[in-house]
Amino acid sequence: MLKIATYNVNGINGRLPVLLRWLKEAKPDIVCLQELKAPPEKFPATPLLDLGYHSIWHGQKSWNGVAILSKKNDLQELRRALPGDPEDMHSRYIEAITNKMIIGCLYLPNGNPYPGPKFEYKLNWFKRFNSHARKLLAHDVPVILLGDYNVMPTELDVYKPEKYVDDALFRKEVRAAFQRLLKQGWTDALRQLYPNQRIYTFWDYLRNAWGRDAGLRLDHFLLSPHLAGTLIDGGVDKHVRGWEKASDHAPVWIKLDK
DNA sequence: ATGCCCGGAGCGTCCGGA
Repeated sequence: MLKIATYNVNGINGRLPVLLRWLKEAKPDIVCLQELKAPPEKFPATPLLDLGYHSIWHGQKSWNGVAILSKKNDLQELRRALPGDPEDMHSRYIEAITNKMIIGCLYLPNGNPYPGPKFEYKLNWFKRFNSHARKLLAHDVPVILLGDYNVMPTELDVYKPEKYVDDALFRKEVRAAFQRLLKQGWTDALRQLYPNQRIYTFWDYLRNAWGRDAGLRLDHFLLSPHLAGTLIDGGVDKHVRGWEKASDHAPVWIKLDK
């Protein structure tokens, strides 16, 4: 059994006590982190290694930043940027092999405000991501693309959909891009396990969103066809959002029969 | 329509986030 998780930490150094507490409790085998908000030299590799996690990371000062952690000391980095735009300096993607699977860890752009250049950047990034995903499927190996997609795929994934129709996380162009991705042959793991449930992975710091359970489902696991049949469990560690000094996202996990 | 809360940078008060 392999337990794989994704967690947008919103600042890895400010969040380190919470991250370590959750890792000790949840004991995932593989973890993808987003929004490190730290330059490469400030990534806390040592305390993570003390807990038994090897890591690779793609950091950047102040913003973005992604990392892959694995209990197994076999991380083989494949890339640390999405192909298709050499001008794109954001640290939003890192990809590696561990446990004989390709793990793609992503932090898709937020895209607000809509309309505007940030929204166009998001659509463009999504397009590049989808063509990379298609190439990964063609390799015919087990792949998981997981992380913060900054998309609520359907109305079930939003506490109040009508408020979000012109939001960059829910605009029809963005939902359409996510649907095109799924149509390549990927399985949305949490939705596969719970077809009709409201599932949230993010609660804004503003307006007492957590207290009102005004959540969004933004963090997703996309499984290649090889892995879809091995999915045995999954969930959101919602209680972590209620801890002191919590991120605005909660950790999400799946278990594979491997 | 706006502010509400956060982390980071850096030391006053922005910006970006979703």
